[in-house]
Parts: sequence; structure tokens; C-alpha cells
Amino acid sequence: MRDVCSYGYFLLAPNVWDPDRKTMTRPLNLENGVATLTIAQPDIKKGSPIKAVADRALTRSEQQDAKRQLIRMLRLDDTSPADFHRTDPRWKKSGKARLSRSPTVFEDIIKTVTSCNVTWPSTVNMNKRLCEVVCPAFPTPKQMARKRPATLRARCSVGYRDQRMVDLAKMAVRGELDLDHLEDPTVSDDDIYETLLALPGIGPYAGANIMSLLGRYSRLAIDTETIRHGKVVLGYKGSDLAIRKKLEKHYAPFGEHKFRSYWFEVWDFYESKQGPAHTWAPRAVVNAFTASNLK
DNA sequence: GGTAGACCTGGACGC
DNA sequence: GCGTCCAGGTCTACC
Repeated sequence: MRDVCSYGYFLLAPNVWDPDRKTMTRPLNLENGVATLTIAQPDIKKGSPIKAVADRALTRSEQQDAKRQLIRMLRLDDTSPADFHRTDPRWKKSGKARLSRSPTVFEDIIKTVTSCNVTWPSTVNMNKRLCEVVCPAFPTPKQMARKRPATLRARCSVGYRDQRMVDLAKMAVRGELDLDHLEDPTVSDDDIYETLLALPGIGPYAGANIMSLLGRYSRLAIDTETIRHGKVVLGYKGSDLAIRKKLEKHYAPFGEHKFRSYWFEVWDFYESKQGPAHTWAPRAVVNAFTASNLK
């Protein structure tokens, strides 16, 4: 379950992490409505099975769909950790390689939009309100496409992102935003990045961040947090532009895995401040992860 | 291609 | 309690 707590989105609604029980509770959109699953790993030994219990009976097809969504969330189908550890052996002993993510690409895209140009507490609030106002298992493209931008702004505190979110949802519903294309492993990184940058609300940072959640780690998602990491942890000095260049050079040797090498350095820093991520109580850390609080 | 300013929210701070 | 300032990426207009 350590890998559940490997990326900040595990702290965002509708995910609920219980640090005492070491369980993740997560509502999912399924064929016959929302079902809430509690995910746990009863035996903490490496490689032991993960168990999920639903709060209602699931049909066979719902069970299969829930399993598919959980596999995506926990990256249980990721076959690249060994290659990552060969490229960056620093993480081999701990086994760190997987970044948790959302059950759907659409949710990862919207969550990334809610993380842009705001401090972390606002991101937490936007996701909480989207689940309260639109759908408890996180809005689907259809549900969000039906909302008026003004409703999202007034009731979910998404600000100027309102129109962009509704536009993204409408594009997904109409097929102009092809979510399957984004998950197609035969498509090149450059193609995916170009596709993402053409979307409303997605710039260089958001595009690279979404790519990492798609399992494509060849680009750094550089934001103020990355600059802070360069200054505080790597000891770089100079202008932000100079630090960006040093960061790109620093992570270049990790090639296809550079985002993961960067991310686990950042995550180590967070854990040095707050303790292991699986011990974090969501309410207690809500104000902790903002660059200005980590200087 | 590079840059300035607008876009919003919520927290911090001063009064 | 109110007003002001600031942090945070994307987008557009302009040079």
C-alpha cells in the first residue's frame, strides 16, 4: 500500500486515505451507479495480494470494471520498474517505481487543471467541491459537460478554470479529446505532448504532469515546486531560468525515466519533513505542500 | 521567440 | 472584521 501514497493525488477527493488502518476508500462510477471500495493489503509482505471490498453487491461486469479501474489507479500493470531501477539504482532497494493515479485519464486531466496556478489547499478544496456538487465518485465527462461554467465557479471555487473544464468535458464527450488515444502505448511521447498542449487549460507544466500520469516519464513537469527542489535540495543558485536549465541537465541522464527520478527525490524530501507518506493524515498535511512553506 | 499583464481563490498580515 | 498583498500556471496581446 506504500505505492498508493506515492503521488499527491492520493490526498484529493474522492480518495480517502486512512493512515491508521492503512486503507484507501474510493467511490467508483460503475454500470449500476456509484460503489465505494475499501482497498487494503492485509499482509504487508512484499508482493502480497491487495483486497478490495465494495459497499454493495457488484455484478460480474461491475467487478471486472472495478478491478480494471483499481489496476489503473495502483499501476499494477506497470512492467517498467525493473528498467527504471537499472537506469536509476537509487530506488532499487526500496522498490519505489510506481506513481499512483486516478481510475480514469479524464480525472487525472481535471485534477491537474485544479493544481495549476493555486496553492495546494485550493486544489484540495476544488476536488472536494467537484465531488460534492457534481458526482461523489468524481465527475465523468458527461456529467461535467452538462454543468454550466458559472455553477462550477460559484459552487466549486474553480475560478477562471470553469469554462476550460466544461470545454474539456465537452471535447471528451464529442470525441475531439480521444482519451483512448492518450493511453495508446504505440503513440509517441511527442504526439501525446502535442495533443495535450492543444487542450484548454493545459500548458507545458500540466502537459508534462499528465504525461507522467500516463506512464510517460520522459519530460519534467517544471513548476515552482521544481524550482524550490533545485534550490533547496540540489543547491542550485541563480535565476529561475538558470535553475530550469540546471534541472534539465541534472535529470537528462535518466532519459525515459527522468520524471520518476525527479519525483522520488521530491517525495523523499516531503517524507523527511512529514514522515512516511502512509502516515500522513490528509487534514494535517493540507497546508504543508506549497513551495513557500518548504523553503 | 520572448515578455507583460490578466485571470481567480484563499491564506497571511496589518490595522 | 475589513482591506491589501501574495502565490500559483495558462493564455493572449504585443513587440
